[in-house]
Amino acid sequence: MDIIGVTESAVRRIREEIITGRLAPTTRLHETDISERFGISRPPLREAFRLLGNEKLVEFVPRRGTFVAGMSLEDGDQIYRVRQMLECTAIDILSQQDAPSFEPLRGALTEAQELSGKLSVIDNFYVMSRFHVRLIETAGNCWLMSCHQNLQSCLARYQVMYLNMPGSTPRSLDEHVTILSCLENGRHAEAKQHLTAHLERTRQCLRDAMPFGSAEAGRRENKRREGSQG
Amino acid sequence: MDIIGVTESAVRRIREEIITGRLAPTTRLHETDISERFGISRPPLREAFRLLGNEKLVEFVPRRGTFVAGMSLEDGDQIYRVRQMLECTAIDILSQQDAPSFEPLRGALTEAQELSGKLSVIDNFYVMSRFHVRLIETAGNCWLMSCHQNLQSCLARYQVMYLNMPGSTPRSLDEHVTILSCLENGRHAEAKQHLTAHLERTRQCLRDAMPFGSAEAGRRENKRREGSQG
DNA sequence: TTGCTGACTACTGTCTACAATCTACAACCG
DNA sequence: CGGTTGTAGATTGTAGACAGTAGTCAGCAA
Repeated sequence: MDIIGVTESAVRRIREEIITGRLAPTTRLHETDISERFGISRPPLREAFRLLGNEKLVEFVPRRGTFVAGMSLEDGDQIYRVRQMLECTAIDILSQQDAPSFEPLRGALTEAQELSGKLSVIDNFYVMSRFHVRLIETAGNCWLMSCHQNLQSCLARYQVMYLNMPGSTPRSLDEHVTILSCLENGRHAEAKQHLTAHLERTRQCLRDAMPFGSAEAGRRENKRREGSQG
Repeated sequence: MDIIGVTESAVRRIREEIITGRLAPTTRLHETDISERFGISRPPLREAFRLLGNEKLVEFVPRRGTFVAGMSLEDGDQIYRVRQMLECTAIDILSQQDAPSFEPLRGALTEAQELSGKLSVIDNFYVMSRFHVRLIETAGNCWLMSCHQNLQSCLARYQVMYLNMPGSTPRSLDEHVTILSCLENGRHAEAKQHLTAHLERTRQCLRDAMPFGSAEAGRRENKRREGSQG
């Protein structure tokens, strides 16, 4: 069981607030305000900011403050591009293994099926993305996992935004089933094709659904950042 | 110019000591000791540990302490595997762009040629790896950059270890030239082949040269970690 | 009216001190 | 003689306070 300190719970809390959108992009995170709101002191909060900075959920600007990272269409596209590459690499690695166990993958799908719609939006995202996470884990490369994990939090922001919109259709379970059966039968190239197509579809849904305001926010964010460099 | 605070300089200093091997794998980093040695207080040092934890140079274990991350043959292999995938993806992205500028890549090669052997081992590594870094940068995907950057510090440890050995031959410049000319002529598939071969050769050199002791250290590290979880 | 300069405010950066917890060693009991 | 438990030392976790800097607003001059 992980030891949960003040820093770690602050990380979780802020992460959740950013992913759910309660803390809007480019919002400034005042150390004093938040430490008071959370009832903690500033040093552990600063450690939390450093950790969240690694997840690219916030941007830590020395002597200026910490800001919620911006969002943009382009950013979302880039995440999906890298994600697709990471997961395809996982399949490549799997294809070279003797007899990888696909039990965790199958388990992820049944869990997703059972819990679908019964959880909060954010937990729903985590359950739904578990298939992809376990795919990476099965490859057994800790650096691949690290890269994938770094994407997860920011990906969650976009995904949760999509899931919050009316009429969003998260019925991609059968696509996952197809990918899994390809893997189990050793049809790795086909699995990669299905995976790529699945991610591309998801990305397109997300792109169509995304409000313009977020792209605008991202652009403002960039402007501010440029100003701080000069 | 970046503002350099106490935390940032602590990060640089510790990072350099780990990469050069002055701080051996699995060494425990006592907060009090190091803060006294550096003449700083513990809170910024803890922030530095969190940042170094993101780079996987140290392992921050709550209530136990911070340890220099272990090294192993397997770990080195995994880094190279992911690195190869990231850089090949960069080439894929480049191949879809209209007219990418290869000037930064060419510049990296001339710099490497000029400065080769005139720098410290660690700076030598950074100059030599600049070609690869700029390849990623040219693709223009900030998440790809982020993944690559996370690998860099740990890669540096292995690479510096290799460069420190007698008889190491860092004469891979011509291989880079070949890759670059393939890229400039639009022969992307060929560029990826050369890149993969180049990385594979480098990995093999490193693997042959690596002392057993480091793998052993990595194993001890894992044992300790398992013990702490139970 | 606009631009510049000064001071003030508020925030971040850092430090010192205290509390909580872990580890190691020793003593005691089986 | 070995194992277990308790205590002491050390080390990490957190809080609160102070110093330095950046941003802002107001006043004055052009």
